[in-house]
Amino acid sequence: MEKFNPLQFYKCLADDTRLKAMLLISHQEELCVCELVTALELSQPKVSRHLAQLRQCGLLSDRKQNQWVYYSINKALPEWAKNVLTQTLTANPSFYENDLTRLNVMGNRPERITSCCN
Amino acid sequence: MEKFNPLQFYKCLADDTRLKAMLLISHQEELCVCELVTALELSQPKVSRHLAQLRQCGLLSDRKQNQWVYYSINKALPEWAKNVLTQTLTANPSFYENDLTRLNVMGNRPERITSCCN
DNA sequence: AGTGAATATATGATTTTTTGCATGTTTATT
DNA sequence: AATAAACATGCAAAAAATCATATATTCACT
Repeated sequence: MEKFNPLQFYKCLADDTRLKAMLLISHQEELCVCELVTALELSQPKVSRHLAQLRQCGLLSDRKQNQWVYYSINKALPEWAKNVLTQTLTANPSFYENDLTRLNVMGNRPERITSCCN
Repeated sequence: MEKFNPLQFYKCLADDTRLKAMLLISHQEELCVCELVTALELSQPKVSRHLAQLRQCGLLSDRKQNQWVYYSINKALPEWAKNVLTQTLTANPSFYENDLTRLNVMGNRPERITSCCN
């Protein structure tokens, strides 16, 4: 990841899909694309594209397991940026509560098989 | 100010002019338009326009004194948003240092005549 | 090998945002 | 009352971001 710059960071958060995805992933540790598609009620290509952007900008990491790709907050994110996300998450539950509900109601969620040494 | 929503907040911060203006104003307590024009090296209409947007969205307040209009961080801003700004300000000094230098070097800055009961 | 699910990407169209320029308003100064 | 400085705004052009749709890739399973 090149130099992390605050403007790029905020541009990433300045879109409904991306902001909600970031908050949901923060809340849930990690989520795969199909879970986000369900939670956000959006098309798969749309979600995938925004996630790719968040990864390219260094906000998210991804890991592949079987047929799923799981996205999580990039651990290398600067502390200040992590704090910004945490503040936003805890102060605005109503912003993403509906998405969270759909996620919790979702059937057939892929099982995480976190190996001992992932 | 209607309901303050995080998406709108981040959209406001997702522009170079607006983000720098917010950080400079945070740093300096308050600044007038002509000071920001000098610091940012941008046209007056452009700066004025972005400041108006930040005020309309509830991020800034303005007060008029003589011929100058001073902008400052809106005191009614939610705590989490104030924290976001503070974190960004202290963690990214290099993002706005050049602008700050131009401001400090600027001659003929309007004098604040803060009355006892402003 | 063939099928289907999960994900990614390319492309062209559309929408949103930003900008430049001109002009208007207000206030101070001469 | 004329001029100048500081600021705001209307409008059209330009630039940027987003979107829907179609297609490609990868993996699991039969």
